[in-house]
Amino acid sequence: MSAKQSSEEILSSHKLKSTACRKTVLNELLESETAMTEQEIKDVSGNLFDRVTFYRTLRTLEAAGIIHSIILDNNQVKYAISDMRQDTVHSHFHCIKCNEVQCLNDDAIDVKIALPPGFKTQSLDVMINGICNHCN
Amino acid sequence: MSAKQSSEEILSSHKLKSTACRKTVLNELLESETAMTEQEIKDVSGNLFDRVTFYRTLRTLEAAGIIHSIILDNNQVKYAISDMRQDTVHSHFHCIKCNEVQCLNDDAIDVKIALPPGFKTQSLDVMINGICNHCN
DNA sequence: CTGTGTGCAAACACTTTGCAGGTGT
DNA sequence: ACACCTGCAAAGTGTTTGCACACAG
Repeated sequence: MSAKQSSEEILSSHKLKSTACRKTVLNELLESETAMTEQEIKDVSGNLFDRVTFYRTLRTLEAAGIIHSIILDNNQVKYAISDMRQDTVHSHFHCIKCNEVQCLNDDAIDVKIALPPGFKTQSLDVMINGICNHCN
Repeated sequence: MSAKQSSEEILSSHKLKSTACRKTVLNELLESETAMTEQEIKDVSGNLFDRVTFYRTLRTLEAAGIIHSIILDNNQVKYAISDMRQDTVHSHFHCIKCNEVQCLNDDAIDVKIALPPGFKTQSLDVMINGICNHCN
């Protein structure tokens, strides 16, 4: 796994065509430290594409496992690059002040579950709400 | 805390009027073992009320802290009675087979977080996806 | 009686679908 | 050249708002 893959490399490795919209979305998400809403992606990239194209692009990238969506309490949907070493634990930090969302390293989270008998865990999503380092 | 509060008691204790719709929604959620969608509540209660009334009722009950909403991956929204001893950890089990959601006792979950410096945790949501005891 | 809840209609926001034309490989 | 991506229009779905009437306290 290279230090930083370009959007073209990522797309071709998933057998997806390198189109303007896909490259734009991917580049913005690759550069961003935090998860972004559709609007945020549009804002920084200049509103070049149709809303429908955005939806289709996001769905395509998500279906390919390149990005993943994060749904917040306020029903906002944010997108972030998926970590290649997909673990069964997905954890995100949501700052209730600036509303930014960051993907957390799974090493930082240690969850012990004592489920009643008969229950089987397959995956785990953890959302931590609080104040981030910038807002603190 | 009594063993089982009636919907009327709950409503009056929150200074809310006891109306047919509110009582119906509350009763269904009180009786249910699992979280319910708007449709599920309607199905068992006979579709007596307008959709708008449902939305307003659910918002009112949620604002009062009597119920809480749970958003699933598939964007479905489910509602469940809020536990009175509100902890900072909310954990739910989502069965990917039957799609039912159950609120978990916080004692069952033990989360240790090692956040980077500057981050402050306020609340924690844990969603466990897997197979429930009925589907196993 | 008074304030608030309800039902209906309509507006609004988000997402998906169909189709004609353009683009990447 | 061909498949598939894109843009536009329109439909579908979920949620909110405005207003007149009904109901709980």
